[in-house]
Amino acid sequence: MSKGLISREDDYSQWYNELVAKADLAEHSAVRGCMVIKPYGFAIWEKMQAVLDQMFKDTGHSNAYFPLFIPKSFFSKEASHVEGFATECAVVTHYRLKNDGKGNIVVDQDAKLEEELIVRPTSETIIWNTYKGWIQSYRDLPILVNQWANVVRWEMRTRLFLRTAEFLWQEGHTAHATAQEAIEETERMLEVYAQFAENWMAMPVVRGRKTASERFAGAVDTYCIEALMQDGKALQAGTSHFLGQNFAKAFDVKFAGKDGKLDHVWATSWGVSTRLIGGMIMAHSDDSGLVLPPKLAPIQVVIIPIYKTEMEFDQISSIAKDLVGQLKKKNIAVKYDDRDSQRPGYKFAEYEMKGVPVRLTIGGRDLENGTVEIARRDTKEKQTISREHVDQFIVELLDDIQVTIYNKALKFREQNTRKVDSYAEFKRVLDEHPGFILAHWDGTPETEKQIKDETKATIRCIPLNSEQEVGQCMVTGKPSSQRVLFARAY
RNA sequence: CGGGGUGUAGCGUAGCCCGGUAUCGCGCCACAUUUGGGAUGUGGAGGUCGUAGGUUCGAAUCCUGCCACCCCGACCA
Repeated sequence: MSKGLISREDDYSQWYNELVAKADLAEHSAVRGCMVIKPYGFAIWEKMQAVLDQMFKDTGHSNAYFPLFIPKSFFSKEASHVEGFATECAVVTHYRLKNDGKGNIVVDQDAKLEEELIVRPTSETIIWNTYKGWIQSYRDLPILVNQWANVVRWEMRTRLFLRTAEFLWQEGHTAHATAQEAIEETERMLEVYAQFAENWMAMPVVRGRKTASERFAGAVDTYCIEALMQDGKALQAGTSHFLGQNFAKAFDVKFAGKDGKLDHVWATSWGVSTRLIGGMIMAHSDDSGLVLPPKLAPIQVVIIPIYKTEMEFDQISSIAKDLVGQLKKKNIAVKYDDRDSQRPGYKFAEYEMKGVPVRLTIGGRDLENGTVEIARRDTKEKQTISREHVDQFIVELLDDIQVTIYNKALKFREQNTRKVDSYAEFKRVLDEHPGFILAHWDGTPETEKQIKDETKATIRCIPLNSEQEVGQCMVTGKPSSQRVLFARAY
């Protein structure tokens, strides 16, 4: 394996692919479109899961688990839902293999399933079929359930983490007595995602609503968070859907209100996936490798010894182990890399590639001076400090790195978000300055499609809480009351 | 799924046109010297040339199918 990475400027796609491989995050599997998430990559996902799971619990949700397989008939009940997912479903048709007598293992045609099973691309249908049995009265509501699961969407083109045929995610599915309550839930969970993206991933996001054509299949309204990657392309990082009564009607889920009247239940669903890892990679990393936000880094601090003699090594190790103890007490994930098989320079490069936020080096000079050298991954700055109070110094440094990379990403987004007022300018900016574009749109799917067909840019969202501004659609000249966010997207 | 490209040791490659079981670098193993930014020397291991067929005395090389990956399109929460 060659040592470095191709630069982002030379080939952004290749840079991403090399980084995923060399940082030991994931690799392609023997199965088309499916990835193997390696231990280091999975450790990032586990950190994300732990934080999100707590956030879901803090907002009143409980975890449950529903089946991988969905009967085809369930799937067909909600018309727009089936239409949206039909072209990318894996279907199980048989339940047995047999030996054909010539030494080949073949599908046993006698073992055909009475009803085919769909491998879930999302679980609304099986869940609403189940909720029907759970809900009779308003007293059974709300139901606030989340599940951590894998889903399968048979994608044509895949990229590690960003779009794979199978991926890991969580999907929340809630049931409510009123539309208002469900809408509040939809908005609450969008905000949970936004907070997670910004405070934990250090990735600024735009909160918004999808246009009708970008909406989740079966939703009344889809909210999303959109992030800007370093190549100027947008990434949808999370979605939260107000499903109205669509699934309740499709699965006949009614409840009796206080007044005794029957009504269909109101629903939401919301999810984020391992795609977040791809987003986090592209938001922060540089030509030396991964840059991880300290709050989600599997290893936050690595300690590397530099020594000439066995005796020196022993002295350094004793100090290093003491530091490990101190840092662990502060809940910092620290690793002492005492491998004798690699030289220090090799280790420096390796942990840079893996995005470890802080590197602490102890060598002979430090033994004499009572110091350690501290290097931060995000800026590559190095400084030598006294060994006393190293723990507190590192606590503050990790916080500072978290803030610094967020601010850097935010500045990047601000510098690459442009207001545009004519279609000609829109096309020019799109090519010359890839990024977010705020422009007026007449609100019709026809115009949206025309823009997409002609420029490959899509409306990422209609931003929430953005200023109302009278304007004219850049394509048709029809009136518009606010700018919407355009970009080319992943 | 359409167009183009690639597939040779863990990784990157030469050889392919003009058929005779394979080159080089990195990595790996052993030993020695080394260790403050990807060490050096010596010795060594590692290959059904993506895969399945075909042509041939003989296939990495020629032909066909299939698989995977990359780029571009189509598709896509």
